[in-house]
This record gives sequence, structure tokens and C-alpha cells, in this order.
Amino acid sequence: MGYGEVMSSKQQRQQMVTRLIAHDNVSSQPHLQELLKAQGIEATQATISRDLEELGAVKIRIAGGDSIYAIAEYAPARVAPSDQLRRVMAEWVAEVTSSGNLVVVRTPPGCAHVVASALDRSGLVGLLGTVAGDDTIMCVATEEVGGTGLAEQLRSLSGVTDATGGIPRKKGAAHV
Amino acid sequence: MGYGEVMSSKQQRQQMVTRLIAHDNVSSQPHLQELLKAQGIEATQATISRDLEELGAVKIRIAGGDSIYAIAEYAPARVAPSDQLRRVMAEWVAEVTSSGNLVVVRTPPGCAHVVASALDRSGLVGLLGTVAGDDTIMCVATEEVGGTGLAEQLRSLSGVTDATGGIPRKKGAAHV
DNA sequence: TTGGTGCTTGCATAATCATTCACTTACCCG
DNA sequence: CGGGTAAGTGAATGATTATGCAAGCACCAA
Repeated sequence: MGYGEVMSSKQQRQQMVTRLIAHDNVSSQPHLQELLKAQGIEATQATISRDLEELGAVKIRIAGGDSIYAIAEYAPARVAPSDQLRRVMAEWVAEVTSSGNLVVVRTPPGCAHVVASALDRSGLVGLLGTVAGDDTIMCVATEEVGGTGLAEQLRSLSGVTDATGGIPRKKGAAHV
Repeated sequence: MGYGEVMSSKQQRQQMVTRLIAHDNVSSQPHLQELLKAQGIEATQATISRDLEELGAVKIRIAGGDSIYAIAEYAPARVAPSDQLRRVMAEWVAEVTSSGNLVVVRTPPGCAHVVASALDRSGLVGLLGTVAGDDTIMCVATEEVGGTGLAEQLRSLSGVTDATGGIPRKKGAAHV
């Protein structure tokens, strides 16, 4: 298996699909088909269906009862292989600090809920739960493990270098 | 608008739907229809479709390419009027206790997310955020209001009688 | 009571999405 | 070179989900 590089059309298409989903409110596969065509990419509904599956896209409901596509960030974590968690953490976690039983995880703007969702479903021992804002996650550690211990786990998962274990550098309001 | 109390069948059904979704891996609406029937609740696919919309359920993809339903903690309550909150709380909250800045809300199995979602979007003063498990919600109270004060508000909303404000009767692990 | 209003539901059907099958192409190995 | 294998795709079709419509019921007001 494995081609050379010619077959990049699929990847290009899927990348465009991802982009379209993220920016527009894509309501259906025919709709997405149109948008793709406007970008000079032609594909049938069948192909798009397969793309969406591979990308892990799902239809979510938005206000008004309509539903649009979104990239999952959610589904795969149901069975969250810790590999997935590690991948998400490595991708999006910028900083991990702790104070008392709380661990504060910083992410790029808007990404907090993605990481929090993965954490929530990871079944990580020592993690009671999370509250995610826009770019900040607050994790509640068990008393047994404590904030410091949990922070250590999280840093290990994300590959973040040890950073100021006890003294927060800056106050960030998590608008939940 | 506003019936007496006879028309509880819809709410019962939706509660069961929520529970089934949370526990089983519901793959389709006909599948859910069967599960409901096994619980003694009959409904057509059309009704179930509407229930799922109202509950904000979505189909997510799990490992293997299959997809199952899940409650969206995310879309529907976008507009959550406080009346809605009161209704949800009254329907599903079994117990409210507090300790320190935390309030623990117990619900029927599988229903925690629904309540937590409503709470998250309620803009309730004194409530910083929530972490929902299967049948348990942890609410973080502001320091100003405190766990006791928040618990009081929540009890009022849900109509639960005052219960052991400071001493948890039983340890319930919130499996998040 | 009587008529009006709004909510809920089932039926039938439309809309949407997933999958089977066949075909093409690229690549690998004798 | 063939032959074998696997990925990728479209057309057609099957499966699933959403919806228009009408009926039924509770409630309210006159």
C-alpha cells in the first residue's frame, strides 16, 4: 500500500471540507458539495459522505432547531484511547499550572472546550472534572492526587515543559 | 399553554430517552424505539425524532466508523430561558448538597448532562461552572455566594426540600 | 356549553445520508 | 512485462432522519 504523492486530491479536498465546515454553516452534504464546487473541487455526495466520516465530522444542532456540520472533537473521545488524548493535548495545550486542588490549563483561544472534552472522557485517575472557558480549563483534582500530581500528569501528556508549579503568572478570567 | 399534570408522558419519554442514550449505544431512531418499547413506552419514529431534537441529541462517531446518539451539551440551551431551567431542574434534580464552594446535584442516571447544560447557560449569578458526570453534577460557586448560597438557589429552583446542607450523606463518585 | 388556541402525536412522504457494486488507477512483486 | 492488491471514486440504491398535515386533547374565555 501507499502511493507516491500524486493522489493528493483527496487530502486537498478533505482539508477544504474541514475549512468550509469551520467557517460556513454547512447544513447538508449537497450543500457542502456546492461549496466545494465553488472552490473548484468536484465530488459526489457519496465521496463527501466518506470524507465526513473520515474527518469525524458530526451534525450538531444550533439554535432554531437547524443543524450544521462540525468537526467532532468529541465523539472519538468516547472511547478515548489515551493516544487520542495525548494527541489533543500535544496539539493544543500551552501551559499547565496548579494551585491547591485546581489545575489551570491554558490553550489557544477558543480551543479550551476541545481539550476539556477529551479530558472529561479520558477517565484519567485523579481528575474529578473540568470547567472550560474560552482559552482556559480548570481541572479539579482528587484530594489523593492533588493539583500538583495532576498537573504533572497533564504536562507529561501534553509535552509541556515544567512551568511555575505554584505561582500563576497572570490572572486569566475564564468566561464559562 | 400550560396543562395540569396529566401530560407527563412526553417528559417521561424524553427522560427515558436521555437515560437510554447515556447508557446504551443507541445507533438509530428505530433502535431507540425498540428500547423504549422494552421500557413500556411506545412512540413512533417521528416522535422520537422530535424528542431528540428537543433534547439536543446528536449523532456522534465512535471508533469503528459507527455512530451513536449522545446528548449535546452544547447547542439547544443556547436560549435557555429561566423558565426552562426551572422546568428542567424540577423534573430531574433529586438532591442538592454543598461543601465549601462546591455544590453537588444528584439526578437520575444519565440525566446529569441535561441539567448541567441548562445550568451552564442560565447565567445564574453565583455559579461559575459545572462538571457533569452520569448522575452527579458538581457546581463551582463564586466566593461571594458560596456553596451554601448556591445550593439554596438550586433547591429553590428545583423544589427539592432542604437536605443536609453541609454533611454529605453518601459519597457518590462522579464518573465523568 | 361552545368556540378558540396551542401542544402533542401518528401517518405518509420528502430529504438526507450511508453503502454496495463496478470500475479505474497506482503500486508491488515475481 | 503481467498478475495481484489496495485505494479512490461515481452511480445507484438502501437506510435513516426530518417534516407537512391532520387529528386529538387539554385548557381558557365568554
